[in-house]
Amino acid sequence: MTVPSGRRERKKAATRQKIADTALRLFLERGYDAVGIREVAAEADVAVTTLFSHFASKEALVFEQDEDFEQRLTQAVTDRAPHEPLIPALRNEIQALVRHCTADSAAPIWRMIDESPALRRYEESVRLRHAEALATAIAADPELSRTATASRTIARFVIDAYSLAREAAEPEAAVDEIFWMIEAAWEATRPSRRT
Amino acid sequence: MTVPSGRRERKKAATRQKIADTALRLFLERGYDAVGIREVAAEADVAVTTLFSHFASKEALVFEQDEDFEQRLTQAVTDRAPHEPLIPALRNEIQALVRHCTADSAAPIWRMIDESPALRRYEESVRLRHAEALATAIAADPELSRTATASRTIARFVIDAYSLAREAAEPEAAVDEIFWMIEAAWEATRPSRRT
DNA sequence: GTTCGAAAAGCTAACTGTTAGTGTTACGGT
DNA sequence: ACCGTAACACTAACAGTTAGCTTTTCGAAC
Repeated sequence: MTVPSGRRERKKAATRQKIADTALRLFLERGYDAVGIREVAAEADVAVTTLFSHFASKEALVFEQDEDFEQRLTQAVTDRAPHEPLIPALRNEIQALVRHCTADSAAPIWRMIDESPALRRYEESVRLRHAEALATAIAADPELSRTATASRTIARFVIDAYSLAREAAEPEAAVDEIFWMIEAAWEATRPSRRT
Repeated sequence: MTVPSGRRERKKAATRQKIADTALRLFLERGYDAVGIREVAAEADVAVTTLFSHFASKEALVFEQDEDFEQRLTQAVTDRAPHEPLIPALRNEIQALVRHCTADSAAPIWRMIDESPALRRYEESVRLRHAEALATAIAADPELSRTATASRTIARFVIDAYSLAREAAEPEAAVDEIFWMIEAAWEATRPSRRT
């Protein structure tokens, strides 16, 4: 393999970034639905087929960095200090992500997403992927020996918390309120429950 | 208005049903992706535009009766006997729905759905709608005075239960396990919590 | 029974996201 | 210097969806 590092990768990354930047700019200027793929490609000075070799769909142009999101979540589980409880760690991470998404600078993007059914639906499917990745991380932690169903369930609940809090009137308070519920649900799955 | 009851409504319903039946038959025979809209319309002997005046999208053809689902859920909340607790009522309803979906007769349909990313994503968005309807029903019940966030959260959790259980190895046991968690989360939102 | 408004269905022709097929260029490793 | 291949380009098409407009079919008021 010899690590293909070099000009090639840089150029590829630059092309990808240029496409994403151009797309986001056009979408924000004139609306997601009002801008076609052919137009984005022309403005970014690439062929339509090139655009689709970097992004699987038009919606994916908007959620360009969703993999960072996923990684931060799973790392919140795997990078915990020994014996550090799971739920508070996830709460802190979700709190940070919610703050990031509800910041003023991100407002136009989320308004655009909320206004387009296609983008909303795409985001839902992205969330499901994240929930599955999180479930895998939780199930893999030997300190927390829970059933597969319990792991998947808590992962869903945590992703729900993110989604619900983002739409709430007071996002940060909503995170706390929902995590209070999640904490209770998690405690109910303790394997050493007796009587 | 004088209630436009009569032949007109019957014919419209018949056309809709014929389209849905034809579509489902073709999809099951040859695969969802392998059958085009124009083909469904031709086989049902209607124009493509007529098809789209009855169904908003190709995917909607498969989830023809999702409104029944939504109604059963909200009725499980609104039609409870006085003082009947919420969560067990919802658990029974979800249990029934899961049994219905995992029955052998429904297996081919769900296999088709699982195999098509487009259908999976569409189902996710349908679930979100159901969760919102359920949240509204819960928030409207004067016996359960919870915050808007708590209502929405529990509604999401309940829909998650349905979705997770359907995919689990033992669906009915999974419903019970997840509802044990939901019960705990719900108890944590009691408004009269003291100390 | 005739007539009239409106709902339902139809047809044509497009537009838009997406992909297959096929070259062409520019790197990276040898 | 050479070769393999990854990145990009071009054309043309397919599939879902919609706009615009005409025709048919009821329902009801006259």
